[in-house]
Amino acid sequence: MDNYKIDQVALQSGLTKRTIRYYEEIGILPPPKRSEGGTRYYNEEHIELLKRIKYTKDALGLSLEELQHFIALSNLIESQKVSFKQTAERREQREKLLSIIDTLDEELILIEQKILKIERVKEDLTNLKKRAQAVIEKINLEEVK
Amino acid sequence: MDNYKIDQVALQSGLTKRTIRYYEEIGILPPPKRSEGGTRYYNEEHIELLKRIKYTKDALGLSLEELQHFIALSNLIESQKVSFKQTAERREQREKLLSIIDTLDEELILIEQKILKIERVKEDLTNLKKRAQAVIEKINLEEVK
DNA sequence: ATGAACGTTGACGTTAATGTTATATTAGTG
DNA sequence: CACTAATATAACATTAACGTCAACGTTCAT
Repeated sequence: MDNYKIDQVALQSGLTKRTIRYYEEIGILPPPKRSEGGTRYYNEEHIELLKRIKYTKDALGLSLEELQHFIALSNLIESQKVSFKQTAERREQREKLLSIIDTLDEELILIEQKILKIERVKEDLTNLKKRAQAVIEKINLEEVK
Repeated sequence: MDNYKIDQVALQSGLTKRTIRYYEEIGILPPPKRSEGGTRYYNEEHIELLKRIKYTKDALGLSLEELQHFIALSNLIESQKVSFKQTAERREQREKLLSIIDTLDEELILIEQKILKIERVKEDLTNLKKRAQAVIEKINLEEVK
């Protein structure tokens, strides 16, 4: 029936209950339905979103505030999926989508840059390794003498 | 003469004076020489290290504590560069270097994983973009009708 | 030798992102 | 229905990584 209580959600998303409520509080997780008594009931989408939040945050090292932007985009697109009949609305909708794409492009660029940075760090470490190996070589040569 | 005061170092490294002292305090920046009166005098290496710290931290999104490991390695290697004459010491040194290389390998693996994660996020965004474009297509088709 | 500019320590402040604890309700089971 | 386990809210605590400010000492160019 797609009704998960917070403990289940915590288990499946890998976040703590505190964190899940906090994410709702700061507005990055949409408030789930509540029972009569106030117990939160989540659905699959909540869980998926939480996983994505965690994953993206971890991968990019973003603050939750920065994450908002990332997360908001997919919702925006979903909300634009409904089709309208009137020409004016179609224009407006297309404009909106184009600006979403612009934003996406900017974020893709940011990600590219991040990858480049990481690869540079990787190179640094690789060089360190080479240096260490060189020193070992030197030691081995001395050994033979 | 290679003697930089903290203001210079801040300028060149892009960190604040507070941050530089803080890094010394928590042990990720080696204490520089001091003047009679207590003023810190840094050298090129300090500056290079600070730049690396900043860069690596930014690229990998590590906490300063996690960074310690990363940063410590290059110093370790430098300190092993001196060559010793005695066989026993050579063995010991080689062991140390080999273990350093092991650590480096582990960190390289971590970096690889990080890159993979980021690429997955990138894919997600790319898919979002495709979806947005698909919606636009649909709108355009309706237009023609 | 002096004053402006810079440096030092120390302490308290701040912000994000939770952890923890207490107290009160609620949900589900025998 | 009674009980136990889970949930809710609220409030205070914590940690990292600095920022800021005060009070005081140091440098150095004039």
